Amino acid sequence: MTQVRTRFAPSPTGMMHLGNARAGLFSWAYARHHGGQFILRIEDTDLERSTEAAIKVILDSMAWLGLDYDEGPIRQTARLDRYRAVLDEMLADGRAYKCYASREELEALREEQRARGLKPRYDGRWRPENAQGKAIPEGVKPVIRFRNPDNGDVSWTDLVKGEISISNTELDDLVIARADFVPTYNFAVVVDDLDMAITHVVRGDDHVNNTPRQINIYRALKAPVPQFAHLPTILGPDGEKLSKRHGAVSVMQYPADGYLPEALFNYLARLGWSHGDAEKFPREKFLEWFDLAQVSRSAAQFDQAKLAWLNHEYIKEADNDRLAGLVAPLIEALGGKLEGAPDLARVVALVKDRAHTLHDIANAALLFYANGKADPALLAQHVTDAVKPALATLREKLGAVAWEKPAIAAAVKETLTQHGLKMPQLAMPVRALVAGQTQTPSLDAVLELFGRERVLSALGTSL
RNA sequence: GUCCCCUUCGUCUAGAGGCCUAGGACAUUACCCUUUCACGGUAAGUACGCGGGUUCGAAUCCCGCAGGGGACGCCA
Repeated sequence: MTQVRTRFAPSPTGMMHLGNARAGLFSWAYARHHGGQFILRIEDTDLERSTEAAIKVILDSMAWLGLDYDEGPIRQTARLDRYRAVLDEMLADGRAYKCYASREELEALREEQRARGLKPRYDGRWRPENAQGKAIPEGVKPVIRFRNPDNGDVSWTDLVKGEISISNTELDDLVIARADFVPTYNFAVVVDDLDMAITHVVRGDDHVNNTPRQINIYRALKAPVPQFAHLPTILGPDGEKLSKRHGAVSVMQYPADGYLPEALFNYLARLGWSHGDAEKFPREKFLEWFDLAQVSRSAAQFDQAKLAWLNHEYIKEADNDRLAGLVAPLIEALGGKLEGAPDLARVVALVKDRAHTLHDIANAALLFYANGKADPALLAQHVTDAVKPALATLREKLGAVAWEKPAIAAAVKETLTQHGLKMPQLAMPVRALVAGQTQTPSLDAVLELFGRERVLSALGTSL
């Protein structure tokens, strides 16, 4: 069997959302699983709507998710000469022809067909045999249409959906080049996939209906038809299709929201694909297991909560220095000051188990980097006259003890016994005094990280 | 409207005729742990869209219906 070659071919006309990313991920994974090649192609033939900014977002998103490509990015606009050459060949022998019907004329035709309950289709009025002797209208720049076969069926075995068959009578002569000679999607995609020797076209299932038209073009070009795999749609959290105004979020929003790339990668991989009961798996396992046959055939709804759970799982096992680097700017954005404060990697190690996003880590870590001044009401509530003697005892013990968690814990315990108190009775006021809040990780760990100097001085203010 | 595709717990899914009184995960609820908030642990509830077949036996095969999605552009 020849080398597997797949591609991801987004159009830079909007944002790169999860649906696009998932299509890229599966296409990439299929190539990698088979030791093949993966090509990135930018479908920018829609000159009106394509933007450089959108191309950058595509490249950034792929880099963040770790989807590497062997060739590209190849822009369709760089290949216009090639499309024109193919167009000329097809025009020369009647596989394609010029159509002078105006947009208004076509719109009227569609209206009329719809009114009669028919599927709107071009009626072939400028096919060579129908155009005999017909006057070419003044000032109309023609489009080029593909001469679709009139009879028979087009069928293929979709690697995800199975057998699909459509009658040629359902199809019409589609426009393959606009009046300005720029090819349309259905034509450019065929020429490209052909020239780039794509063996497996893995894409969203909104293209299922385009596939028979494309197969007809492959045949007209006497070219081998690749295998097709149509991935089910990803729906938003509300079950609606992802779209700009309906909850579609750019892939690059996820790093901004504090998600790790391995978490989104894993989530996307598992959405609409499964390998037995496997839920959490590294990319190596995914590449080893991935197969189109396990892709589900129905649309899948995005679930924020499950992504958050995976992110939590990956945060727990992530390297502390790496997390510290990611979280540092977030803490500063919250007004925290990193200089002269406890080492961030150690703080991260203490708080990351409870975090679902990097922002959760930043918020939990902030107490070590804020000014630590407690609300007077909070102090009044916890630092009562009844506990002050105990606080004094604790301060004295902590002044003498080795500054390590076990010794600090022992000092706390002794103080408790000595004053006949329960843990919360002492821990709460200490937290309020030292950290400025009563919700913190375990007391001994917090005190250790704050350092003796800060702890003694904070306890001193209460006496 | 016409054509194409899809349909298992709230969500993602396992399931390819008997292993299914339908399994896992997230979420939910309860309990446990506990030094607050969490984390963690244990447990529970919840699903084969509907109707007909085929078969000794159907979530699994066939037909119909309903619902959902997609396409019908000089967008991709």
